[in-house]
Amino acid sequence: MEIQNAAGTLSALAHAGRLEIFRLLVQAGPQGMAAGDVARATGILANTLSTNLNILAAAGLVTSRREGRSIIYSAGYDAMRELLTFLMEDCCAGRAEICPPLAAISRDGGEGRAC
Amino acid sequence: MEIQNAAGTLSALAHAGRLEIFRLLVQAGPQGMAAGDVARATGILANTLSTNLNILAAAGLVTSRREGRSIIYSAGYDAMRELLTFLMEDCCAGRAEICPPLAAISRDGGEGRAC
DNA sequence: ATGACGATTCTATAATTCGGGAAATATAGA
DNA sequence: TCTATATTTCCCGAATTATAGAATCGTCAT
Repeated sequence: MEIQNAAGTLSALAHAGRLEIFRLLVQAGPQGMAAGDVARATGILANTLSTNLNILAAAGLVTSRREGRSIIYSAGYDAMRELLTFLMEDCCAGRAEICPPLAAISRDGGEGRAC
Repeated sequence: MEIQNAAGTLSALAHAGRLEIFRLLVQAGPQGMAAGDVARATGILANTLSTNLNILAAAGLVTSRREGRSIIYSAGYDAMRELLTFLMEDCCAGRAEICPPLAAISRDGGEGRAC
């Protein structure tokens, strides 16, 4: 992954509204959620939501499919995995044993029970 | 971690220059690097670098200590771990078997078990 | 004390991003 | 077709962020 690409992906997530949307979709899982449901769940205005969903989609962080009148959005796990990998690449000069982030995540999944 | 906090941390990383700086420090490991060495390694202007190091420091992504005339910066692994944990919280609706992001990270991290 | 060096802060300008009103587009049902 | 619903696109003022020149601060050596 290129650094510009990674910065763009991070930029897409670096916004409280978009981060809320993204996490909602991550939690919704692969089946996704209709844009309108996201709007209702978050209280975000329809046009603002649409703009932000597009920004997330451009970064590959969400994907969409139409279902009747609704457009269903779901989290783009591949882009997420690439981003996390990029951030931790060559971490701690390749010595994983001194790498607190990876150790903590691997050990207990974090305080929120990530998995 | 609060969502505003996480968005702020992501925002600090969502900039090609700062991301380059951060990764350089991640790779340098806990011993860190002097600001001047970072400037030389990246070609970033001293004042711009200083501003961006301050932004990263405000997010907890780097820490600093003075050593003679130099100021040594190192990656803030705790903030990084918290951010990664937050991003993956409740990932994939609790179904680890469909959680590529964490599996990939755990694999690269060596002995950590997948999810 | 003076000069050199490493780094930061101040300041101004340029560029980007945000939010939401209004209008447009797409689909489904009557 | 007409109408209602779902979503997107266009636009623009306001707010934020980025960059770099100049000045300043802190430390070390002479």
